[in-house]
Amino acid sequence: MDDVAQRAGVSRALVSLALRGSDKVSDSSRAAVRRAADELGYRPNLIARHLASKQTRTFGLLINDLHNPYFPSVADGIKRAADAGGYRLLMNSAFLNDDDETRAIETFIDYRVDGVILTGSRVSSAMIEQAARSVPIVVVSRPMDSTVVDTINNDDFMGAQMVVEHLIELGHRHICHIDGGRGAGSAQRLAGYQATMHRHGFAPHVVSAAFTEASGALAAQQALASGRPVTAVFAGNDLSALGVLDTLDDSGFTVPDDISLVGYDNTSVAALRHIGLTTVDQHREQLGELAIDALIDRVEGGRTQAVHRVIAPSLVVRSTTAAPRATKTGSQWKFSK
Amino acid sequence: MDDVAQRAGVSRALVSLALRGSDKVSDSSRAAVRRAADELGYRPNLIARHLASKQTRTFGLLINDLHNPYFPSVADGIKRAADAGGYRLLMNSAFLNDDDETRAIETFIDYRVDGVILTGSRVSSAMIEQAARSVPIVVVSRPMDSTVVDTINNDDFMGAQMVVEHLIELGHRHICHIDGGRGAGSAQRLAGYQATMHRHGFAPHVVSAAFTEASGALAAQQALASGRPVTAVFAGNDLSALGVLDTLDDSGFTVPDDISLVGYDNTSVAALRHIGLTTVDQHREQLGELAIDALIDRVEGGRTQAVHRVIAPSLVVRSTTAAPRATKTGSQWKFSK
DNA sequence: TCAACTTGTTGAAGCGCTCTAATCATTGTG
DNA sequence: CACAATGATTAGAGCGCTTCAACAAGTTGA
Repeated sequence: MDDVAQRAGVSRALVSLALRGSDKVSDSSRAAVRRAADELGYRPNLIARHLASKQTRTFGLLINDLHNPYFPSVADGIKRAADAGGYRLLMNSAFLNDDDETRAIETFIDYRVDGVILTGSRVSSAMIEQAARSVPIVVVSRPMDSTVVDTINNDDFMGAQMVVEHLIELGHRHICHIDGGRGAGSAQRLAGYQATMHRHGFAPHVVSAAFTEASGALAAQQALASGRPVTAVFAGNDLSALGVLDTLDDSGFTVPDDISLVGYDNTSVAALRHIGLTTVDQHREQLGELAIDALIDRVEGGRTQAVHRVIAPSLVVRSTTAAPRATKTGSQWKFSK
Repeated sequence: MDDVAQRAGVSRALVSLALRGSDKVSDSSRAAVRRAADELGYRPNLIARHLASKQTRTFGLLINDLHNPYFPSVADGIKRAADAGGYRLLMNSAFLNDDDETRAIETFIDYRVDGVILTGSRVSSAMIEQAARSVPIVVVSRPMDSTVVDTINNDDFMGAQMVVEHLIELGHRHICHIDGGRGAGSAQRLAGYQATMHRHGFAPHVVSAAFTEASGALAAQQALASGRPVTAVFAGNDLSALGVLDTLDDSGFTVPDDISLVGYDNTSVAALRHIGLTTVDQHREQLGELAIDALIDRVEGGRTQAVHRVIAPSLVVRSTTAAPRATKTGSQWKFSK
């Protein structure tokens, strides 16, 4: 920096001002500084800059599981909004490990980022609230009833409701729900399913599982073995729906002719034409954008009260849902095979 | 830090030493410092530390496209090796945009990371070599003939060879290759395919495409429309194989009964049982580990000469490959629909 | 013409840490 | 018992930047 100042014939302070585009620098000195910097290939040291200015204009984005196709779209929205707001992004992954997640959050804090976005977080709320004392935090896709951290979620209750309404409209009444256990949003999805079934006077049929392919497959086996009639399955998320699909294949059921299938999340896998899963789109990019908005509102707008935003999802109908056989043929449904 | 020093009754310098685990600190003062730091909830400011120490023990990991299921496994390997070597990781994504990629690399440099790993990089070699003047860089899964940056790749030629040998062994001779265009490693895969076909005296049949589902689907249509017999398709990567699968479905062909299909990369989608794609595993975690090793070897071992490592891939046989109908029935193969 | 502003520029302090060299205790040696 | 050697501790400079108060030079208005 000294070299640049000398070459441009100005002071170090002016180099700093000129390079950051301050309006109290004359055009001539600005040009001189720019030229000198170019000639010397000078790039300001971000570390020193951040130390001196006490602000980084950087947000930390924590993606819990890189393998889960749910997150990239959220990240896209976050990236776009961060760009628009003039913030840099630093990412980290927790590699599905709670300790790693804690460490990643601490790293962000130690780097003094201006805000942190947690997506798919699994550590305890207490841990998150504790971290929120050092830096503004917004949690995406994990409902949390906190007064210190912001949350951005889709309306899982409504999404489940849309799924069930869709299936009922097609003529289904024996709709089985594969619950997502402690997966994010699964409690609300279950509640939405149950409420809608009740409202229509149908008996809920719930099998519990988790948000993975394997547990979906297992749950489907249980559902089939239960002896209860099933013409449609509403899986907790796309991954578990994929597992259900495997079991149905193996058991000789055709989708959607024998059994209809719906997932949740509208991941890229669901969209593959070979799969064509009917599912619920959470509008993940929008979730991401709202997360950045919330952060900027705290950092620049000075908001200190927590905000909890919930957006409406939408149903994406593909080729795994159709009217049940009973309706098509007019004959009585019969549990066979 | 001053507060901690005061509370522990020692100097600031000793706090620094104690917290970093220096062996020239007495057990008693170390304990005192630890306690004081705990009580005050003190966390060292990484920015200041890095500024003062001129080293960050952090590597930057650039993932070009978060949506591509290829990268997470590479990242897993990188993460594990970085942990083992005592290095922190900072990630960034280029969101498939060349400008973003350049900026992300610059961010890493400005943050003075000790090394950078580029996966799926798409910017020009010149740009990469230019950046390599500021920081050690290793490029994963992109063959580059450089004297300044290290590269880690799987042996695409060998992988393609294994695929073709597998298909020939099953009895195929009309094997069509969907080329990956300027996708990473595609040239070598094509070469491996052609060499192996020639060696066995079969005529190559190449249709060009890219590493996406859509272009794979289109290429498959062209292959079918060409009038040349096709009993097996070797797609440039898994994504394009998925596209081929769609086209085959649509055209009424059964996989693998009518046509066998092979991909490349062994992504998670290929492993889905509903898809069960035969493919080539690049051992991506190992690629990641080697990348970190290369970086550490430069940073700590002082190596300055570029290293180019190539590892052997392996074939993963699933349910999309089988003997061609002709072989099964003993009758002459006939192109039909 | 002179005080009162503007505008552009600068010197120096300071961000929170590390690191070198110097200092202070302690112990061992001839 | 002086002196070297060893171990533990500390003062203070410095990392590369920002920022703030101070200042010079030009402009304005009465």
